[in-house]
This record gives sequence, C-alpha cells and structure tokens, in this order.
Amino acid sequence: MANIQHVARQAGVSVATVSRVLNGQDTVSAKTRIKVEDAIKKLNYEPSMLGRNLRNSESRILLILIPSIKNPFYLEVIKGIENIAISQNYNILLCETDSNPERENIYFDLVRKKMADGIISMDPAVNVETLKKLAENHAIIQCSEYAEDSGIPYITIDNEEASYLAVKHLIKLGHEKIALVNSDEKYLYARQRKLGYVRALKEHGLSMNEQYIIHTEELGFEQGQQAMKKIMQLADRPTAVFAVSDLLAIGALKEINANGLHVPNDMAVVGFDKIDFSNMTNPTLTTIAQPMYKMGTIAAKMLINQIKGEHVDSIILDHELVIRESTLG
Amino acid sequence: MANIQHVARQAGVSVATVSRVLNGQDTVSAKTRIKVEDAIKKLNYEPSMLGRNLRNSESRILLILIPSIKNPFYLEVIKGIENIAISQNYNILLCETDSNPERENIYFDLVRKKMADGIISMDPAVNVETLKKLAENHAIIQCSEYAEDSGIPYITIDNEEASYLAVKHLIKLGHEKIALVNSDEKYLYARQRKLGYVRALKEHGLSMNEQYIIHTEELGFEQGQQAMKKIMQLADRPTAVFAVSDLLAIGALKEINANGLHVPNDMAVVGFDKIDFSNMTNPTLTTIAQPMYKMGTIAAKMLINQIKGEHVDSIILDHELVIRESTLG
DNA sequence: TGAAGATATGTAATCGATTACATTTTCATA
DNA sequence: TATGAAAATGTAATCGATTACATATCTTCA
Repeated sequence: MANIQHVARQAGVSVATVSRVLNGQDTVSAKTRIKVEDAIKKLNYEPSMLGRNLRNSESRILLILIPSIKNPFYLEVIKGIENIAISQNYNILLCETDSNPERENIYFDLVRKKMADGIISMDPAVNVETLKKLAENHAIIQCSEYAEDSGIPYITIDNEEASYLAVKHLIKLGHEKIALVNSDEKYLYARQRKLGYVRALKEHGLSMNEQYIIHTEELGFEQGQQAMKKIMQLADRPTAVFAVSDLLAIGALKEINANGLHVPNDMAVVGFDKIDFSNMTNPTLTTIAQPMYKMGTIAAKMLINQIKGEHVDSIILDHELVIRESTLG
Repeated sequence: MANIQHVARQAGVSVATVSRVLNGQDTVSAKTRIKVEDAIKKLNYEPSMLGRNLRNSESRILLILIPSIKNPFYLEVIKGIENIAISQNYNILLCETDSNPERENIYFDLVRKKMADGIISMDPAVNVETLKKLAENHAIIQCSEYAEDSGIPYITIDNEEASYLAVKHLIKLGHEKIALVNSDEKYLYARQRKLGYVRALKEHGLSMNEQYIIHTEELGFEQGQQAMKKIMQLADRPTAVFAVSDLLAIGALKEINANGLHVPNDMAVVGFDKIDFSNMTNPTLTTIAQPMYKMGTIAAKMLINQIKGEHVDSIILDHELVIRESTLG
C-alpha cells in the first residue's frame, strides 16, 4: 500500500509538500497542490494514522468506562458522547468493566500506553484511588457517578433532589408506606438518593421503616423482581415503591403483576432514568428523566477541552419527574 | 514521560534489550532482565502503543458496525465479541451508523487509514459495494446480516427456517389469519423471514393476504405500535402477529393492550431475538432465540483469524422457538 | 535591472517502538 | 589454554507521518 514517500515521488515533490497538502496548509501553490492530489488519487493513497498518531503523540481515541452495556441509560449518554467525538475527529472505545477491577485495569492501561487520549468514567464501581492517580497525567471526566473529593471534573444531576422529588410525588398522592429499592450504598448515587428519600419522608412527618429499604447488587430486571418479592412478604406491606433505576422498577412491576396486584391501585411504582422501555410497560412507568444525551455531549466536550489543556468545571444538570400510569392509574 | 531510550540508559543496556524484556523474549539473561525491570519500575515506564503499532503496522483495534446501539440484540453480540477481543489483546471500536452512509464512510476510513485492523459488520444498511471493495485489502466479517454473493465470510442463523418455525407455531395453535410485521425488504433478513412466513402458510394450505404484511422503516417500539395500529384497522382482522424483532413485537403488544384487546386470546404475538425485555412484558413474549453471545464470540474469532491471514468459512448457527404467554395464555 | 521581501518547496530530525544482523561474551571441550 | 558454538547484547534501519529550519523561486518596486 502506498505511503507518503510514494506519493511524493509520484508527484515529483518532497514528503513535506505532500504532508502540507494533506493537512490543508495554504503555503502550497495551486499547481503543486493539483500534482499532489493527482498522485494521491492515482496511487489510491490513504494517510496512515499510525504514523501520524506517533508523530503527534495522540491516538484520537476516547475511552468510555461503563459498568454494563445492558443498562439503556448508558446508551443514550454514549450517543451524545459519540456525536461530539465524531464531529471533533475522535473515536470512542467502549469499555464495559462488569465492575470487575481486572477489566478496569486493562482499560486504564490503554490510557497509560497512549492508546487513548482520555477517559469518561461512568462506572460507579471504579477504583477512585487509581482514577485519581491516573488523573495526574491524563484527561479524565466523571459522568453521572463521581467521587466528590477527587478533584476530577464531573457532570451529573442532583441525585438527592431528584429522589426527593420522586418520593414527594408519592406522598402527595397519599402514600405513607413507601419502599425504596436502592443499589449498594457504597455508591455515591445510592447514598444521595437515599438521602432524598429520607428527607421527603421527614419533611412530611412520615417515619422511616428500615424494612422498607431493600438493597440490590446490580441494576437489572432480576434484581427488581427479587426486591419486590421481599417487599411483598412484609407484614405491613408498603403501598408504593421507588426504585433507583427503571430496570429495577420494571422488574418490580412484573413481580407485582405476577402476584395479581394492581398498579397503581394496590402498589404505585416510580423508577429512575426514563429509559425507552419505561413507556412500553403495562402500566407505563412514572420515572425521573435525566438529560442523558445532553449529559453525553457535555461530558465529551469537557473531556476534549481537558485534552487540549484547558481547565474545565464540573456541571450539574436538571432532572424532571415524568408522571405516568404507574402512579396515576 | 519515560520512553524506551530512558529505560535503556537507566538500566545501562541498549533499547533492543529493553524491547526484548518487554516482549518476554528468552534470550535475555536473568541478570539484565532484572536490571531492566528495575529501571522500568523506577521510571514508571509504560511502553507506548503508538510506537509499537506503527512499527508492527497494526492497531489492535476491531471495528464493529451496527445500525443502532438501541437494539439490545446487538448488545449481547457485542459482549461476545468484546470478550474474545480482550482475551486476544484487541479492543473494539463501536460504530453506530444510524444507517447513514456518511457515518459509515467515516468508520470505513478508520480501516483505510490503519486505525483499525478489521471490521465486523452487523449493519443491514451497509453499502455492499463499498464493503466488497474494502474486503479486497482488509479483514471483514459479516455478522447476522450479510450479502450472499459478496465472498465475505459471514456468521448468521437460518432466518427463513426460524421464521417458518415461528409462523408454524401460530398455525398449530389454530391461527389462520396471521399478520407479518416485517422491516424493509431491501434487507436480506427481511426477505428471508418473509419467505419462511410464506412457506409456513402455503404448507398448511393457508392463503396469503397482502394486507396482513406491514413494513416498517426501523426496528423500534414506535414502529411496532404504528404497524399494529394499521393492523387493528383491517376489516378482516388477523388473530395473530409475527414481528421480525422483539422491539416491534413489544410496541405491537402495547398497542393491542391500549385497544383493550387481550393477548393472546384476541391476538397472539410472536417476536424475534429474545432480548431480555421480552420476558418483562405483560404478557411475556413468545420469540425466536438467537445465540447472540455465541455469535459474537465466533465472529470475533473469525475476524482475528482473518487478520492473521488464515482462511475462514461462513457459519450458520442454530435458533430456537421460546414459547411464552403471548401465544399460550 | 537588481535587491528585498514574500512565497513555495525541500532536507532531515523526530515521535517510540521492533528486529535483522553484527558483535561480544560465556562456556564446554579438546 | 585455545577454540568454536551457543548465548547475550548492541547497532542501526525501519514503520509513516509532521515540522523546524534551510533554501529556492517569484514579485515588486526603486
């Protein structure tokens, strides 16, 4: 396959000139530019990014760290990232850690080895210490989930406030016994969402029942079903459930249906994320909408700016309660 | 940041020796190996893949072309690809074309420019001519969707047979008026699945009603709903629907529910792919299971073998009918 | 016409690894 | 101890681009 030397020879110019044409520099005369372009066409030449990248010490690849590709929440964010990336001539390497530190390390190595120019971390299970160390020498943005004191810029929503909003909605509807299906509280977002839940209860004079709080290992349909099973068995059964993920909420919904109970009359359900599925369930799911796509675009812009050496500030985006059948009948 | 020269100097050896240690060659004495390893540790050295890749004329990146990241079918396949890739020291670049030729071309360019070592194409809307031309100089595997006469190896299932199986199942249940929600027949899989549908009808002496065949632009919930709306309006309404994607089937399900009809008593539904969500709907969805994960692993192995210069043969995997509530009550 | 300045082009170093080939060191054996 | 083979290490070319700096060519105007 042809390289820049061949093109130079074919066009009767030096490689420098070819490179100038390639990069659209304006110091090339029209005549030589045409000669070079002809040679390029004739030889079917495509510049190698391997050479260019080495010379420029960049890979033009952005790494996206997610726990699981199966949660549609991430997909919408990724779409946002991707569109910005493409428009700026970057490409994205999607890295699914499965919350497995070994996997994570393989991907971190890509940055260390210059195979990627920066990281957007969306993995709540990420090793914060490693991330901090990496951030000393590399561009990193935290998206959605973040470590507060890490000094690494992040973009997210106000999880506590969103959760508060969801629970308040249920309280306003008259519910007094509200279950919380949360994920492991080792994750910041889980702690924040619990805080919102607690605050809403307190503010409306409702007492908190520890039995009403269920923790799940992962965010999935299965886990939602399991959690709901536990809730169903409670002596003093709640009349509403707030799940911190639509996936959990949909699993819960299925379990409630399986028990012959009616949603929302017997049990109201609120989810989180507003994934596409949440509007396909029967009944449709009340949920908290996050601006996922926007979050992705901004995260990408932040990262690219950071790669350029600019300073970037953390950002908190708005959320919204979307009321549908699972709380309104 | 340290490079191989620095390490060599620090260890008092040549770069060749450092490189040998790096690549685990056994011609290095234990003594020097330790010296070099110490130097590496001391300097916090990480070999740059940019240098290595240029020298080796490889990027160790595999490109995966999918139409939309939103269809969970692809996700499971991708998981399979990813696991094999990682185990063989490759990484995957996920490329969502949105069936947009411009996007597609951006991604093809990555291969032309040596930024990727090969392609797994899963996009039915791919430009076959371009793909064929690319295949002359680059490693390419077609996964799930393929062009028959392209000469490019593929891995897929027997779409016609799978479709036949689905429709036969409905016929056996006594249905005689069966609608087909298909995607655009410019795609091979759509034509194949229609063939299976037609064959099942014919074989059981049922006449084909063109009105019962609906085509959709894309595979999504929306399109499924729209298709079902049309079916609902038919004078002689079918009693069953076979949709060529779970997404379409789930959209249809929603529309049927919205019309106050009962599934499967008033209208039976069969989908295709067995995505996770198909078991969460109410009622759960009868569907054709494809071995998605396995398909991914094999596709990745095929591609890597092809990159190595080996000859690879096309493969057809088994499918399976999964009977659930949407046809059985 | 010729000198200064502007414009166009070329030369060669560079990015950071790998590796063919050359050279040195080690070691067993005569 | 000398010798030759085997083992260890080094030298320098190479992958394919970019770019600082040097040089050549072209304009312009006194």
